[in-house]
Amino acid sequence: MVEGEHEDYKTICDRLRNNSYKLTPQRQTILRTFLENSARHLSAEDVYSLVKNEYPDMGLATVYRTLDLLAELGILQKNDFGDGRSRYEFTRKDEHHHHHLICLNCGEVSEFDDDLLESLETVIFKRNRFKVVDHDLKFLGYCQKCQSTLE
Amino acid sequence: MVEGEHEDYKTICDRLRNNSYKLTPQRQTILRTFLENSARHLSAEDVYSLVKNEYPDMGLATVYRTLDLLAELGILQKNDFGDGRSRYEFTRKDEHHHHHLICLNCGEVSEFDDDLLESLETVIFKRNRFKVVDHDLKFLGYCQKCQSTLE
DNA sequence: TTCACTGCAAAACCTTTGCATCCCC
DNA sequence: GGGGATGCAAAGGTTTTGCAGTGAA
Repeated sequence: MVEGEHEDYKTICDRLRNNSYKLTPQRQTILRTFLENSARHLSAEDVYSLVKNEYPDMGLATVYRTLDLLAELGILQKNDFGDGRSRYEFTRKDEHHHHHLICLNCGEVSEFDDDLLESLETVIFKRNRFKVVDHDLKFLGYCQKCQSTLE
Repeated sequence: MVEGEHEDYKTICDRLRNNSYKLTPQRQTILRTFLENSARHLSAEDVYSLVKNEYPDMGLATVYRTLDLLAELGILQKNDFGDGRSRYEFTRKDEHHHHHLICLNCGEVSEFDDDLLESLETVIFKRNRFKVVDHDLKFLGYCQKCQSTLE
């Protein structure tokens, strides 16, 4: 399981202020919600539901705009797991690529570390003259729990 | 570049009939359009536009339903390149996995062969107890043409 | 005070669905 | 003729946008 660290609350708040973004209570709440759920891959709607308790007046559009902003700043990473909505997670400080194991039965997303692909990118440039700047690897299958459920 | 063969028009038509699906002129037109554009990764809207010339009364819903059907039969493969719409291509007869090189500038999708990942799936099962049944690998970067445009 | 940010509602997109009609087999 | 397939329009789900009002700096 990946254990890379991400920026902490204070650092992120400073970064917002230093870029002349306002540190509104909505943004603070969303950020804290992410910190409290850093193990999960939350969708905008997930964040919205979680945040509603603490901040009932939060608008869904604000959640979308905040997630966009944090992704643009590189604080969050936007993922597409093929379930028709974007899911976000903290960007890790270390540069290790990690990939996603998506359970076809329950949809659970776990993670997997890998550096194997770095060498592949060199091969691709030689073979296809395609300059790789990022890759996106998903493994689809069945998590341990669902394997026993299904058989 | 991948050069795997796919089923031909006649074989596909037979397959439809044998599964008690009707070979309507709409389905024939869509199929032929795909054959004439087999190098490209077409979206439903792409197909709809292409088909409109030959069959002006075609409905967009029919395109979606036909693409769904062909994907269910394994004739087409549904891809998600992260541009907010599904894109389809013929399923290759050979079992070689091929992956997609997506240009961040012009959106062009080219292909890349690889068998390296098969061994990775074994590692994943040992490490994560996650039973991989499929994987999805995308490389993002700049195609040869755009590399010269950008610099 | 100012101007970025917010909430709300409406719109934008892609895709699916309901239904009356059509037409392949 | 029957039942799957079609076209149309409406609805669905996620995300974006317009706008008037709000509030952080």
